[in-house]
Amino acid sequence: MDDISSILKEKGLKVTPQRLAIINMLKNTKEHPSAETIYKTLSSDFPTMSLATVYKTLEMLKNIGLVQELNVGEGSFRYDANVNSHPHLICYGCNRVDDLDYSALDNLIGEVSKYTDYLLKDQKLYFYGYCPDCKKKMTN
Amino acid sequence: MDDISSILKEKGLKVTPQRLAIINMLKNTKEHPSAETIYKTLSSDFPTMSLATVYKTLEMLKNIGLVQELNVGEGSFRYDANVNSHPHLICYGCNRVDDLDYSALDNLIGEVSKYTDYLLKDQKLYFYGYCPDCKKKMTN
DNA sequence: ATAATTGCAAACCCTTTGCAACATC
DNA sequence: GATGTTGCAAAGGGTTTGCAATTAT
Repeated sequence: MDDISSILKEKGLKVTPQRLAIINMLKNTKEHPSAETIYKTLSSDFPTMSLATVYKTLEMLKNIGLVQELNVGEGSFRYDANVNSHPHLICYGCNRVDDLDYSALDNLIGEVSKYTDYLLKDQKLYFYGYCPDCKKKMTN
Repeated sequence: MDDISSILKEKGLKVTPQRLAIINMLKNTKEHPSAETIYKTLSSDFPTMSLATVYKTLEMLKNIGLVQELNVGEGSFRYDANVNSHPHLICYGCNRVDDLDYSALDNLIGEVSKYTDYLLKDQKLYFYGYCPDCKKKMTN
């Protein structure tokens, strides 16, 4: 029994093939997929799975802290199995979303707390521009 | 003729009472209202104005750079007449959105660019937690 | 056997669009 | 008078919900 199965069982949640597939897909990608993308990607293995199941599963994964939701400014959310606070890069050209490896920004809350009376709990940092591929295309 | 009227005319856009009301409301609030909130607030002065007009006006204001759109993770967007990149504080308790005055974060792009091959153009920084009011309520 | 989950369809909410009437220039 | 804008209603897109059938425990 792997990690995920035990976590689900501990919480009294059932371990279904659909759930495992969704979690595993998120753990094995760096693409920060939307619900739609997850749905389409898994359709070949789970032809009868519905989008509603994807949404319900993502909601559950959020609630138990296994997934975080990103609002990059599109119409839809994106999902990340890396639940640590880490900054994201978003490409205006192709809508790609990448992680930014720059740990100095991973925990600004302490610093920012000096400048506000809010009790801070979380942060989301988004940097927008053009990814290396789209940058190249622009100079052509 | 004030600033806004001249800007609109320069761009070949018509100056209507609805547009002026929306822009002025945004300029005179720190509340980062949603389209719905703008619509409801202005309903007393413009009883026949439709939500569609609010959305069309906000779209136009975005396009000419007079307003920025915030995606704080709710179902709807919020709007800010301060178009400078500045960090925002969002309250989990009451969904309030405040500006964070901490100019050290206003321009992280230069620093962040050292750690990525993206050509960066913009940033959006969101800090989540509990506002002073909601903080008080929690300790009761 | 019990209780949770799936999958379908319908509902929901926010936002956008088409178009005739209207206001601005 | 020409053109852009408004306001209405309908459509659109993403997400959520209700519920009977199914599956995990």
